[in-house]
Amino acid sequence: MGRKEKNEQQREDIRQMILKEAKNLFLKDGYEATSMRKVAQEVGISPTTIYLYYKDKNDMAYALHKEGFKMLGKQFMVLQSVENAFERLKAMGRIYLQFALENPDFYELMFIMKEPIEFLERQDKCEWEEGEQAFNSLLNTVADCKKEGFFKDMDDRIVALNIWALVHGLCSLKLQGHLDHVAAAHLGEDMQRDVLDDAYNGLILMINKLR
Amino acid sequence: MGRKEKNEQQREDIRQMILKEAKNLFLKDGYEATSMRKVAQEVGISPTTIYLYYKDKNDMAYALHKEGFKMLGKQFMVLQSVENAFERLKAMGRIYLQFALENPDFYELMFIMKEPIEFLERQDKCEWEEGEQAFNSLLNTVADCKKEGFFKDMDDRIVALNIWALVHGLCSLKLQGHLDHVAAAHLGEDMQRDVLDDAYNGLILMINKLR
DNA sequence: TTTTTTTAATTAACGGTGTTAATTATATTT
DNA sequence: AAATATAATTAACACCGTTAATTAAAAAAA
Repeated sequence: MGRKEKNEQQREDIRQMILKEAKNLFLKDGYEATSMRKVAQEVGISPTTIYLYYKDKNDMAYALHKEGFKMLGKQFMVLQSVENAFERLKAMGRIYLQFALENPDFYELMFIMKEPIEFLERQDKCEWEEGEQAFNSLLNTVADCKKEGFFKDMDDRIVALNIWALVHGLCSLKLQGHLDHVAAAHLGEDMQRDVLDDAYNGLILMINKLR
Repeated sequence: MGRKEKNEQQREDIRQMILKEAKNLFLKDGYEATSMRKVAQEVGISPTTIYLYYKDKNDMAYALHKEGFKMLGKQFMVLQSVENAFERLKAMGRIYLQFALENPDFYELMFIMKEPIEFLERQDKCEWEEGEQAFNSLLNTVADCKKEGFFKDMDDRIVALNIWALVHGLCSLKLQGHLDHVAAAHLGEDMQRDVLDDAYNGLILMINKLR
């Protein structure tokens, strides 16, 4: 009985070793440049051996995607100590933005690229645990804000969705380079130093008016 | 003198022919599956001949990207007949959303993928004409809305940026599949039929409260 | 302990990809 | 008609993800 479990553990260890090297390469060169062959070489195994532990590259992409959510979750931990709901909401957005800027490759894998979700759906797993959990945190915070007088007569879920979409939209446009191009054309020299921050502050201002 | 121009014209014709077949394949199979070799075969030329007319695949991606903006621009034409500024803003968002849903591959090339912008920047062209022009339309409409009492005490550019980010965020999350996953988990059966529409209507409602 | 069986890992190979260098065919100019 | 410039092609490089066939290692049975 202990035999089988030991084997399972060993198998999981190798899976983890592969993931570790994949993560290193991913952080250094990005997703596209992280090939199965390179990961294998880094681990010190044959390229095809990876396929004994990960179904395909999308499987690995999903593993990294989960890794990213672990990292973001850690950053979100500090929110537990923020009593005031609106302050918590604001901090949440700031942390999200900061995470995207500091870990652009992870952010892409978590919220932009199709590969990880494609893998999920090929496994017939409708649930997307990581995302649903994160959205739930936002949803709860929005609900708490409502008790403080914000978002009157509005559906929590719709509000949460729109806030997520807005902040994600800013991240997406920023990482893609669009934000900077438009800023260079339409905003003064003084502003484009940090359009993202200015935009987010504008959002906070707008929400404040929504009381 | 006319010789040179005739040659230029002929060259442009071939460029266009290549683009046409690339567009067909792109619409059918998406960007990744549209290889230089396949495009060449469709045109009836050698794969390497394409490189005499397009610097690389990113160059072709940018050409398709521009094609997409032409299409979106056509859709935006009807906005000229909308007198009321806020109605125009609302319609603009609806058209944008609809375009993204009906032309997901083009939308990705225009607003999500890095390749076209990477090409732009490699050519040392800071300006991103297509996007800047579209953003300008939005900016003007926001300014007009201001005259009608919306967005008081707010920077037009920041408001426009946030609106773009929100609508783009919705499109991005939808096309990536995230929206549906979260909707399935958090929204009732009745709602997920069209989360996108519900979210957009929510946005309009919010803006209405911002007067 | 030796043989058989199962499992793990490897090598070889397929069918692709974007792209560059060297070569041939086609116009253009002298 | 010969020399030159331009256009297009073939050959080749260095990769990629992935599958099938083969070998090495470990576990179970004799």
